[in-house]
Amino acid sequence: MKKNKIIIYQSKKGALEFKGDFKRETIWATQAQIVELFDVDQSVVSRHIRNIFKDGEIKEKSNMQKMHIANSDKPVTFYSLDVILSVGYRTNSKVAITFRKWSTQTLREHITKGYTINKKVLAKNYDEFLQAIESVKNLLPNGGQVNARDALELIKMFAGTWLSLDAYDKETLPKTGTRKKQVKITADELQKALQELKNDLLKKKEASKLFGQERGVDAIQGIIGSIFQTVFGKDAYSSLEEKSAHLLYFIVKNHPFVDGNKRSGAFAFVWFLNKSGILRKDKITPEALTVLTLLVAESNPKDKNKMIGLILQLLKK
DNA sequence: ATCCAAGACTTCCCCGTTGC
DNA sequence: GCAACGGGGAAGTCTTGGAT
Repeated sequence: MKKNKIIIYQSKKGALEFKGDFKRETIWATQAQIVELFDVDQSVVSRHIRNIFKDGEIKEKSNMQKMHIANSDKPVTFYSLDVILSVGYRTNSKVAITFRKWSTQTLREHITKGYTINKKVLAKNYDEFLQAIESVKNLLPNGGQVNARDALELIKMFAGTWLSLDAYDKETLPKTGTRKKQVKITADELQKALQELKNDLLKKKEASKLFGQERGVDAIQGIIGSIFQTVFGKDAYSSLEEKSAHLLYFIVKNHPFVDGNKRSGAFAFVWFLNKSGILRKDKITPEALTVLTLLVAESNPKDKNKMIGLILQLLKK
Protein backbone atom coordinates (compact mmCIF):
# COMPACT_ATOMS: atom_id res chain seq x y z
CA MET A 1 0.00 0.00 0.00
CA LYS A 2 2.16 2.76 -1.20
CA LYS A 3 -0.70 5.01 -1.96
CA ASN A 4 -1.78 5.55 1.62
CA LYS A 5 1.02 6.98 3.62
CA ILE A 6 1.60 4.62 6.47
CA ILE A 7 1.50 6.50 9.68
CA ILE A 8 2.22 3.62 11.97
CA TYR A 9 5.18 1.38 11.96
CA GLN A 10 7.03 -0.83 14.32
CA SER A 11 10.52 -0.26 15.52
CA LYS A 12 12.86 -3.16 15.97
CA LYS A 13 12.03 -3.27 19.62
CA GLY A 14 8.38 -3.77 18.79
CA ALA A 15 7.24 -0.31 19.74
CA LEU A 16 4.47 1.13 17.72
CA GLU A 17 5.50 4.47 16.40
CA PHE A 18 3.60 7.03 14.51
CA LYS A 19 4.84 9.04 11.62
CA GLY A 20 3.43 12.34 10.69
CA ASP A 21 0.66 14.03 12.55
CA PHE A 22 1.40 14.11 16.24
CA LYS A 23 -1.24 16.67 16.90
CA ARG A 24 -4.03 14.26 16.27
CA GLU A 25 -5.15 12.83 19.53
CA THR A 26 -6.12 9.47 18.19
CA ILE A 27 -4.49 7.49 15.50
CA TRP A 28 -6.69 5.96 12.86
CA ALA A 29 -5.72 3.29 10.39
CA THR A 30 -7.33 1.39 7.56
CA GLN A 31 -7.36 -2.36 7.43
CA ALA A 32 -4.67 -2.18 4.80
CA GLN A 33 -2.44 -0.26 7.18
CA ILE A 34 -3.06 -2.71 9.97
CA VAL A 35 -2.22 -5.50 7.53
CA GLU A 36 1.10 -3.88 6.83
CA LEU A 37 1.71 -3.14 10.48
CA PHE A 38 1.35 -6.71 11.70
CA ASP A 39 2.25 -8.44 8.47
CA VAL A 40 -0.80 -10.65 8.25
CA ASP A 41 -3.36 -11.25 5.60
CA GLN A 42 -6.12 -8.77 5.25
CA SER A 43 -8.74 -11.40 5.90
CA VAL A 44 -7.21 -11.96 9.30
CA VAL A 45 -7.51 -8.32 10.13
CA SER A 46 -11.04 -8.20 8.87
CA ARG A 47 -12.13 -11.15 10.96
CA HIS A 48 -10.40 -9.96 14.07
CA ILE A 49 -11.96 -6.55 13.80
CA ARG A 50 -15.33 -8.15 13.37
CA ASN A 51 -14.79 -10.32 16.43
CA ILE A 52 -13.47 -7.44 18.47
CA PHE A 53 -16.67 -5.56 17.85
CA LYS A 54 -18.83 -8.65 18.23
CA ASP A 55 -17.28 -9.58 21.58
CA GLY A 56 -17.92 -6.09 22.81
CA GLU A 57 -14.25 -5.58 23.54
CA ILE A 58 -14.44 -2.27 21.79
CA LYS A 59 -17.46 -0.24 20.86
CA GLU A 60 -17.90 -0.12 17.16
CA LYS A 61 -19.55 3.23 17.17
CA SER A 62 -16.73 5.29 18.52
CA ASN A 63 -13.86 3.32 17.10
CA MET A 64 -14.78 3.16 13.48
CA GLN A 65 -15.23 6.04 11.12
CA LYS A 66 -15.23 6.67 7.44
CA MET A 67 -12.93 9.29 6.12
CA HIS A 68 -11.85 10.58 2.79
CA ILE A 69 -8.20 10.22 2.05
CA ALA A 70 -5.98 11.80 -0.53
CA ASN A 71 -5.75 10.09 -3.91
CA SER A 72 -8.91 8.17 -3.30
CA ASP A 73 -12.33 9.23 -4.38
CA LYS A 74 -14.08 6.94 -1.97
CA PRO A 75 -14.28 7.14 1.75
CA VAL A 76 -12.31 4.50 3.58
CA THR A 77 -13.08 2.97 6.92
CA PHE A 78 -10.61 3.88 9.59
CA TYR A 79 -10.17 2.14 12.91
CA SER A 80 -9.02 3.72 16.11
CA LEU A 81 -5.84 3.00 17.98
CA ASP A 82 -7.79 0.81 20.36
CA VAL A 83 -8.81 -1.42 17.49
CA ILE A 84 -5.27 -1.53 16.16
CA LEU A 85 -3.98 -2.63 19.53
CA SER A 86 -6.66 -5.26 19.94
CA VAL A 87 -5.89 -6.73 16.55
CA GLY A 88 -2.26 -6.79 17.59
CA TYR A 89 -3.18 -8.89 20.58
CA ARG A 90 -5.21 -11.36 18.57
CA THR A 91 -2.99 -11.95 15.59
CA ASN A 92 -0.14 -14.34 15.71
CA SER A 93 2.41 -13.10 13.23
CA LYS A 94 6.03 -12.56 14.20
CA VAL A 95 5.54 -8.83 14.13
CA ALA A 96 2.51 -9.03 16.35
CA ILE A 97 4.44 -11.12 18.86
CA THR A 98 7.18 -8.51 18.94
CA PHE A 99 4.54 -5.92 19.46
CA ARG A 100 3.09 -7.80 22.40
CA LYS A 101 6.51 -8.12 23.99
CA TRP A 102 6.98 -4.41 23.77
CA SER A 103 3.46 -3.75 24.90
CA THR A 104 3.81 -5.93 27.96
CA GLN A 105 7.06 -4.23 28.83
CA THR A 106 5.45 -0.82 28.51
CA LEU A 107 2.45 -1.86 30.50
CA ARG A 108 4.60 -3.25 33.26
CA GLU A 109 6.54 -0.03 33.41
CA HIS A 110 3.31 1.86 33.62
CA ILE A 111 1.98 -0.27 36.43
CA THR A 112 5.16 -0.30 38.48
CA LYS A 113 6.40 3.23 37.87
CA GLY A 114 3.03 4.84 37.46
CA TYR A 115 3.78 6.47 34.15
CA THR A 116 5.35 5.85 30.81
CA ILE A 117 7.19 8.18 28.55
CA ASN A 118 7.24 8.42 24.83
CA LYS A 119 10.35 10.50 24.50
CA LYS A 120 9.96 11.08 20.81
CA VAL A 121 6.55 12.65 21.14
CA LEU A 122 7.51 14.66 24.17
CA ALA A 123 10.69 15.93 22.64
CA LYS A 124 8.68 17.09 19.70
CA ASN A 125 6.18 18.82 21.96
CA TYR A 126 9.01 20.54 23.68
CA ASP A 127 10.40 21.80 20.41
CA GLU A 128 6.97 23.05 19.54
CA PHE A 129 6.85 24.92 22.76
CA LEU A 130 10.13 26.62 22.02
CA GLN A 131 8.86 27.47 18.58
CA ALA A 132 5.82 29.02 20.18
CA ILE A 133 8.11 31.40 21.97
CA GLU A 134 9.41 32.36 18.57
CA SER A 135 5.98 32.82 17.15
CA VAL A 136 4.95 35.19 19.89
CA LYS A 137 6.89 37.76 17.93
CA ASN A 138 3.99 37.92 15.56
CA LEU A 139 1.69 38.80 18.40
CA LEU A 140 3.68 41.81 19.37
CA PRO A 141 2.61 44.91 17.46
CA ASN A 142 5.81 46.50 16.18
CA GLY A 143 7.79 45.46 19.17
CA GLY A 144 5.74 47.59 21.48
CA GLN A 145 3.53 46.69 24.37
CA VAL A 146 2.55 43.09 24.65
CA ASN A 147 -0.90 42.09 23.64
CA ALA A 148 -1.48 40.07 26.73
CA ARG A 149 -4.75 38.62 25.60
CA ASP A 150 -3.23 37.15 22.48
CA ALA A 151 -0.29 35.82 24.39
CA LEU A 152 -2.59 34.16 26.87
CA GLU A 153 -4.52 32.68 24.02
CA LEU A 154 -1.33 31.12 22.77
CA ILE A 155 -0.47 29.76 26.14
CA LYS A 156 -3.87 28.16 26.41
CA MET A 157 -3.23 26.52 23.09
CA PHE A 158 -0.18 24.97 24.56
CA ALA A 159 -1.80 23.76 27.71
CA GLY A 160 -1.94 20.22 26.39
CA THR A 161 1.65 20.22 25.34
CA TRP A 162 2.56 21.68 28.61
CA LEU A 163 0.85 18.86 30.44
CA SER A 164 2.83 16.27 28.57
CA LEU A 165 5.99 18.06 29.52
CA ASP A 166 5.19 16.88 32.98
CA ALA A 167 6.90 13.59 32.40
CA TYR A 168 9.48 14.95 30.05
CA ASP A 169 10.94 17.48 32.41
CA LYS A 170 11.64 14.84 34.98
CA GLU A 171 14.15 13.46 32.57
CA THR A 172 15.38 16.37 30.57
CA LEU A 173 14.88 19.79 32.03
CA PRO A 174 17.93 20.93 33.91
CA LYS A 175 17.69 21.01 37.66
CA THR A 176 20.62 23.26 38.35
CA GLY A 177 22.76 25.81 36.62
CA THR A 178 26.47 25.77 36.10
CA ARG A 179 27.66 29.23 37.06
CA LYS A 180 28.58 29.53 40.69
CA LYS A 181 29.98 33.05 40.71
CA GLN A 182 28.89 35.06 43.71
CA VAL A 183 26.69 37.97 42.81
CA LYS A 184 25.05 39.65 45.70
CA ILE A 185 22.20 42.04 45.30
CA THR A 186 20.22 43.85 47.92
CA ALA A 187 16.57 44.69 48.11
CA ASP A 188 17.50 48.37 48.01
CA GLU A 189 19.30 48.00 44.72
CA LEU A 190 16.44 46.11 43.18
CA GLN A 191 13.89 48.59 44.45
CA LYS A 192 15.92 51.43 43.04
CA ALA A 193 16.10 49.73 39.67
CA LEU A 194 12.40 49.04 39.75
CA GLN A 195 11.74 52.65 40.61
CA GLU A 196 13.59 53.66 37.47
CA LEU A 197 11.51 51.27 35.48
CA LYS A 198 8.40 52.75 37.03
CA ASN A 199 9.41 56.30 36.19
CA ASP A 200 10.16 55.21 32.69
CA LEU A 201 6.79 53.54 32.31
CA LEU A 202 5.00 56.45 33.91
CA LYS A 203 6.54 58.78 31.38
CA LYS A 204 5.19 56.57 28.62
CA LYS A 205 1.89 56.36 30.48
CA GLU A 206 2.22 52.59 30.57
CA ALA A 207 1.96 52.21 34.28
CA SER A 208 -0.16 53.52 37.09
CA LYS A 209 1.03 54.98 40.34
CA LEU A 210 0.32 51.64 41.94
CA PHE A 211 2.95 50.00 39.78
CA GLY A 212 5.78 48.66 41.83
CA GLN A 213 4.18 49.68 45.09
CA GLU A 214 4.97 47.02 47.58
CA ARG A 215 2.02 45.22 49.01
CA GLY A 216 3.47 44.65 52.42
CA VAL A 217 6.51 45.85 54.20
CA ASP A 218 9.64 44.12 53.07
CA ALA A 219 7.94 41.96 50.47
CA ILE A 220 10.89 42.36 48.16
CA GLN A 221 13.28 41.94 51.01
CA GLY A 222 11.68 38.60 51.70
CA ILE A 223 12.10 37.43 48.16
CA ILE A 224 15.71 38.51 47.95
CA GLY A 225 16.23 36.76 51.24
CA SER A 226 14.79 33.51 50.05
CA ILE A 227 16.88 33.55 46.90
CA PHE A 228 20.10 33.99 48.82
CA GLN A 229 19.11 31.85 51.74
CA THR A 230 21.60 29.34 52.95
CA VAL A 231 21.06 25.86 54.18
CA PHE A 232 23.75 24.47 56.45
CA GLY A 233 26.08 27.23 55.32
CA LYS A 234 25.56 26.59 51.64
CA ASP A 235 23.40 28.55 49.23
CA ALA A 236 20.03 26.89 48.80
CA TYR A 237 20.19 27.87 45.17
CA SER A 238 23.80 27.40 44.34
CA SER A 239 24.03 28.68 40.80
CA LEU A 240 23.30 32.05 39.30
CA GLU A 241 20.84 30.43 36.97
CA GLU A 242 18.80 29.05 39.83
CA LYS A 243 18.86 32.34 41.68
CA SER A 244 17.64 34.20 38.61
CA ALA A 245 14.94 31.66 37.94
CA HIS A 246 13.64 31.88 41.47
CA LEU A 247 13.76 35.66 41.41
CA LEU A 248 11.47 35.69 38.41
CA TYR A 249 9.28 33.00 39.85
CA PHE A 250 8.82 34.52 43.27
CA ILE A 251 8.09 38.03 42.07
CA VAL A 252 5.55 36.84 39.56
CA LYS A 253 3.99 34.28 41.85
CA ASN A 254 4.13 35.90 45.26
CA HIS A 255 2.71 39.22 44.14
CA PRO A 256 4.93 41.45 46.23
CA PHE A 257 3.51 44.47 44.46
CA VAL A 258 0.04 45.90 44.22
CA ASP A 259 0.39 46.22 40.48
CA GLY A 260 2.86 45.23 37.79
CA ASN A 261 4.13 42.00 39.27
CA LYS A 262 4.68 40.39 35.91
CA ARG A 263 6.54 43.30 34.45
CA SER A 264 8.51 43.81 37.62
CA GLY A 265 9.40 40.15 37.77
CA ALA A 266 10.55 40.08 34.17
CA PHE A 267 12.49 43.27 34.69
CA ALA A 268 14.13 42.07 37.87
CA PHE A 269 15.02 38.83 36.15
CA VAL A 270 16.79 40.54 33.26
CA TRP A 271 18.32 43.08 35.57
CA PHE A 272 19.82 40.37 37.73
CA LEU A 273 21.04 38.37 34.75
CA ASN A 274 22.68 41.46 33.40
CA LYS A 275 24.30 42.25 36.71
CA SER A 276 25.60 38.70 36.87
CA GLY A 277 26.96 38.88 33.36
CA ILE A 278 25.00 35.90 32.13
CA LEU A 279 22.31 37.68 30.16
CA ARG A 280 22.13 36.22 26.69
CA LYS A 281 20.15 38.60 24.58
CA ASP A 282 19.83 36.10 21.77
CA LYS A 283 17.95 33.72 24.02
CA ILE A 284 16.17 35.98 26.45
CA THR A 285 14.40 37.98 23.81
CA PRO A 286 11.49 40.22 24.75
CA GLU A 287 9.21 37.61 23.23
CA ALA A 288 10.69 34.70 25.13
CA LEU A 289 10.55 36.74 28.29
CA THR A 290 6.92 37.56 27.71
CA VAL A 291 5.93 33.96 27.22
CA LEU A 292 8.01 32.79 30.10
CA THR A 293 6.57 35.36 32.44
CA LEU A 294 3.02 34.70 31.40
CA LEU A 295 3.57 30.98 31.72
CA VAL A 296 4.88 31.39 35.21
CA ALA A 297 1.96 33.61 36.08
CA GLU A 298 -0.52 31.11 34.73
CA SER A 299 1.19 28.04 36.09
CA ASN A 300 -0.11 25.89 38.86
CA PRO A 301 1.97 26.29 42.01
CA LYS A 302 2.55 22.56 42.06
CA ASP A 303 4.41 22.97 38.79
CA LYS A 304 6.98 25.25 40.31
CA ASN A 305 9.87 22.92 39.70
CA LYS A 306 8.80 22.51 36.14
CA MET A 307 8.71 26.25 35.61
CA ILE A 308 12.10 26.66 37.20
CA GLY A 309 13.42 23.90 34.98
CA LEU A 310 12.06 25.65 31.96
CA ILE A 311 13.70 28.91 32.88
CA LEU A 312 16.95 27.10 33.48
CA GLN A 313 16.62 25.56 30.08
CA LEU A 314 16.54 29.01 28.54
CA LEU A 315 19.50 30.11 30.58
CA LYS A 316 21.66 27.23 29.49
CA LYS A 317 24.91 28.22 27.83
C1' DA B 1 -32.14 6.69 -12.81
C1' DT B 2 -29.08 3.17 -13.83
C1' DC B 3 -24.88 1.05 -14.64
C1' DC B 4 -19.94 0.48 -14.15
C1' DA B 5 -15.31 0.26 -12.29
C1' DA B 6 -12.51 -0.20 -8.51
C1' DG B 7 -11.22 -0.56 -4.11
C1' DA B 8 -12.46 -2.03 0.64
C1' DC B 9 -14.14 -5.43 3.20
C1' DT B 10 -16.45 -10.14 4.19
C1' DT B 11 -17.10 -14.82 3.68
C1' DC B 12 -15.96 -19.41 2.31
C1' DC B 13 -12.94 -23.16 2.11
C1' DC B 14 -9.09 -25.54 3.39
C1' DC B 15 -4.94 -26.40 6.12
C1' DG B 16 -2.08 -26.79 10.29
C1' DT B 17 -1.82 -26.63 15.25
C1' DT B 18 -3.43 -27.37 19.85
C1' DG B 19 -5.91 -29.17 23.76
C1' DC B 20 -8.86 -32.64 25.47
C1' DG C 1 -8.53 -38.74 17.03
C1' DC C 2 -11.22 -34.91 16.82
C1' DA C 3 -13.20 -30.56 17.77
C1' DA C 4 -11.98 -25.86 17.92
C1' DC C 5 -9.60 -22.29 16.26
C1' DG C 6 -6.30 -19.26 13.87
C1' DG C 7 -4.42 -18.33 9.53
C1' DG C 8 -3.89 -17.92 4.23
C1' DG C 9 -5.89 -17.66 -0.33
C1' DA C 10 -9.37 -16.48 -3.12
C1' DA C 11 -13.97 -15.66 -4.41
C1' DG C 12 -17.78 -12.90 -3.38
C1' DT C 13 -20.14 -8.69 -1.72
C1' DC C 14 -20.63 -4.00 -0.64
C1' DT C 15 -19.97 0.83 -1.28
C1' DT C 16 -19.24 4.79 -3.77
C1' DG C 17 -18.23 8.30 -7.33
C1' DG C 18 -18.69 9.03 -11.89
C1' DA C 19 -20.28 8.07 -16.58
C1' DT C 20 -24.21 7.40 -19.49
